[in-house]
Amino acid sequence: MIRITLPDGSVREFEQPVSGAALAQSIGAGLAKAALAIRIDGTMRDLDTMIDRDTRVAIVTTKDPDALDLLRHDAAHVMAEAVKELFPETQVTIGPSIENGFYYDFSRPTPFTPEDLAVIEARMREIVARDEKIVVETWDRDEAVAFFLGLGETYKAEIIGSIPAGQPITLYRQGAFVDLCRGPHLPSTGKLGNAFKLTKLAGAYWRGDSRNEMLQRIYGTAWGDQKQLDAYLTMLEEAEKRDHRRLGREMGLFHFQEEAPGAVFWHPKGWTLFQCLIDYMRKRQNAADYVEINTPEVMDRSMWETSGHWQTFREHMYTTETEDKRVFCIKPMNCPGGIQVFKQGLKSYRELPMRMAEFGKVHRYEPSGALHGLMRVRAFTQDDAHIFCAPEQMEAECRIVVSLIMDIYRDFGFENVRIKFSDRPEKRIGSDEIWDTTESALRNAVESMGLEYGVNPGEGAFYGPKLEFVLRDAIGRDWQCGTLQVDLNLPARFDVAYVGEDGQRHAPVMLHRALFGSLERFTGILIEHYAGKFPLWLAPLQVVVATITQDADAWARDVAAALRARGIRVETDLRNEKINYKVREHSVAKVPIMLVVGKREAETGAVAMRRLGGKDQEVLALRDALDTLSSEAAPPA
RNA sequence: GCCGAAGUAGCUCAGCGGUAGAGCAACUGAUUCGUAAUCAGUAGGCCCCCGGUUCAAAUCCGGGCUUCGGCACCA
Repeated sequence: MIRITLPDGSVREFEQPVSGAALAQSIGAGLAKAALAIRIDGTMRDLDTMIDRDTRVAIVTTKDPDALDLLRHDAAHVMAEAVKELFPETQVTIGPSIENGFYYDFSRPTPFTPEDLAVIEARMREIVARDEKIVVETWDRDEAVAFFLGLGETYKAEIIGSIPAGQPITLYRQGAFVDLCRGPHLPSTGKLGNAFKLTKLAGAYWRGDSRNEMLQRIYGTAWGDQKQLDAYLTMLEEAEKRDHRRLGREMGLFHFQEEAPGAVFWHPKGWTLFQCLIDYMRKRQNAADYVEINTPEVMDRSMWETSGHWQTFREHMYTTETEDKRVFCIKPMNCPGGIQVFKQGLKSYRELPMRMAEFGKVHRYEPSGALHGLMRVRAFTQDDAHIFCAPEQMEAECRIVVSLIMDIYRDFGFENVRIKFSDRPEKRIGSDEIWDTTESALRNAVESMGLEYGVNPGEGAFYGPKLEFVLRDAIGRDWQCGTLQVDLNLPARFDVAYVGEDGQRHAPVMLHRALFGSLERFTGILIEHYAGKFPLWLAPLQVVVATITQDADAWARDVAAALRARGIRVETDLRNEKINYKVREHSVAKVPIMLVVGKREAETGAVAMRRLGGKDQEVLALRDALDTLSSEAAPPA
């Protein structure tokens, strides 16, 4: 007797082992038709999996949140089948489901062309129409290797070799196509439906290693129905309109040009925004008991040899040789400079923790393919700081930094910041004991605050473990913004010390932290986050005073002057244009506040205030408008 | 850096061997108007750069630069 507990708590009993499909059938014909897979004790399995013990089982249908994952994984297989039919010389490698879609990596002598995509997609729809049964088979390891080698599928054979011993080797067969896969899969290709689309071609290294062959990757998106697919595609189009590169141009914030790849030309409006962020951060840091310093942009190569940057990042550093043959480096990091300031004069434990901030502009020769608008540039400004503290202070200091970051992000409306913890990388400096200490301090800090975090093994900085605070751009790409690193290595290499209570010299712990991270990147994130419609305190141009007729020109100038005296960024629009035209133009330019003045306002000392996106306006006395606007335009405290 | 694609007016794009085009923006003139596009006119181009093929190249070929989509990288 097998007792199967369903999600609603009801129990079904069977005399013999029963397949998921039969279980669904026993519950109802409609459910059997909608069934895609089953979940046994929380794990997704094929629908025809035999259930041979007492357990809890859920039938997975298209309504299930995991159904899309299943669907997308199948879409990858159907795509691989289509490719093998059309281009038999192609080898298949791996093809997982991913967020919003799927991809499959293929190995072939010549790349796919954009035209191939349409052909492959058409063949995929044929395969869906064929409704091929998808059947799982468990194979002997050696036979499976021989089978794939026989097909010329060397990558598949290699993958089998890397599957841990003891794990079953499962092959999924659909029509004439057989793929090595751990599953689970839909019962047949017809269940995939037609709500999918191939989206882009790309190169991708085998096993993600740039020393390996470059494979041809095809990306696609797949959904439960056409409506979802359309909604997704529309969402992508909308997201494109928020792209900071596009808005940066349209709003006249900044530009790039060929002579300075990866370096920003900030225009007046963009620079205003940039400076607003620095002003805000400076205020927050001062309140958090930081001091601010500034250190040289160019320092002798020896400085970077001591820090270890030269050995690790030499090819990504800008260098310059002077007439006397000295090699200087344009700083890629601020830390060595900060350390020199700390080292001036003997420090006492009483002065710790010492929090030294620096808005430092750094240059890094990033790989050309990495450049991406403001998000990844070769010259950028960090809101950097180095906190020198005693070992017993480091955990508490970490917590203070983390809570400052989260608090500051909240001011910009980022509530769900993803945190990643990265531990020791292969290429690193310092002893394992030091890494043990710094890793556990950082980890304890974030855990004791009850924050969720993910782990990136081996992704730490070469001198210490780090926390990354990740924000997402308009089209779903993740960018590291804030970071906190714990470092016992650089203080040792630079021979940094303070005098402890015991009168002896001790090495301080150094925390490297940046909250925005790169001001350039954070600005890019904000442009996309707000879709260019900045809150009043950040808007480069806060108010436009627009006239209806020339009779109001003098009053408009007075209004603008009064606003300017209150520190509001204001312009007048006295052009001989209809008010409709002006309203539209400044709305498109995303100016948050428009003060419209005509004869009536001029005579009564009033303004008609119109907010961006608003339908109506509010007529109020100038002094009331001044009070309202200056309080609204104040940065968050 | 690697794979693929693209660079034509300020922007979006058409033209793909034979005198460089459109829409929007800009500029000029008229209109003085009450909350998202007034009308008319004018001007605007090393067709990314360097070579080659050709009677003739924006167009074909080669090299380079930059950008875009991924991969790799990200102190």
